[in-house]
Amino acid sequence: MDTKVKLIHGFSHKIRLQILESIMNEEKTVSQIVDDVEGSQSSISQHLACLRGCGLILSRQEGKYVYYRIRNDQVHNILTIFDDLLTEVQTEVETCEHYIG
Amino acid sequence: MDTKVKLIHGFSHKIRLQILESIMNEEKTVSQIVDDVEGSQSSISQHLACLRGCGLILSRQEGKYVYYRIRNDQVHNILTIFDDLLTEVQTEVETCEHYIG
DNA sequence: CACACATATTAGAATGCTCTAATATGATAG
DNA sequence: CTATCATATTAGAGCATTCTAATATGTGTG
Repeated sequence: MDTKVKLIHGFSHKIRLQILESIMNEEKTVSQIVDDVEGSQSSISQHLACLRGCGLILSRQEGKYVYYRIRNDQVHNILTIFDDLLTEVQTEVETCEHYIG
Repeated sequence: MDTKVKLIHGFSHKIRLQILESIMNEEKTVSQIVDDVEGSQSSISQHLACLRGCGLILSRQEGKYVYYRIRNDQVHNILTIFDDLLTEVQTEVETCEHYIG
């Protein structure tokens, strides 16, 4: 259960979701990702570390560049399923206060 | 994109995940959920409000009881898919620092 | 070697989330 | 209509996450 929460935590931030979408169809270097995604180099690097630590993405070094890619088809699928689900519950979600305290 | 983050936020807390699992196969009253899930009545009530606001669950009142249930099959499916994904990336996720700052 | 570029790391400030404790609301039974 | 049970709401303290700014590490090039 704790592990499951951690896994989902990987998806639950705007920048991390943007990173995942950015590399959904092709691996990219950090610089390319920084161009695609809002946020500073430092912040994005930290989010990449989180995603890698959570097992959602993989990296490989090639010269001075580091390439990141989606780990596998299941991660890819779940991103697609989020989109499907979103279509269905969009209205409800938009009115969510999102703050529960 | 903001809506998508909100949606996923609904899944990204231990108590909320426990609530979803608790009502995965049958609707339950708040009291039943409070028995199933760790946390105080107040806290669980707040998380139920979050899940409802995010469109993941639905409620209906019957007398002095309020019954909660999973919204639809897609929400049900995504919970199943999290389990599948978890099986595949368990080791990686367990070593995740989960704190990126 | 020294420099430039790509990426990662760190500390701590800023922000956001979740809990507790107390109270409120709404429903039914007596 | 009063008491009781079920659930919801609120404020604010406590805690966790994320950002910024600065610096470090590693790699290739002249």
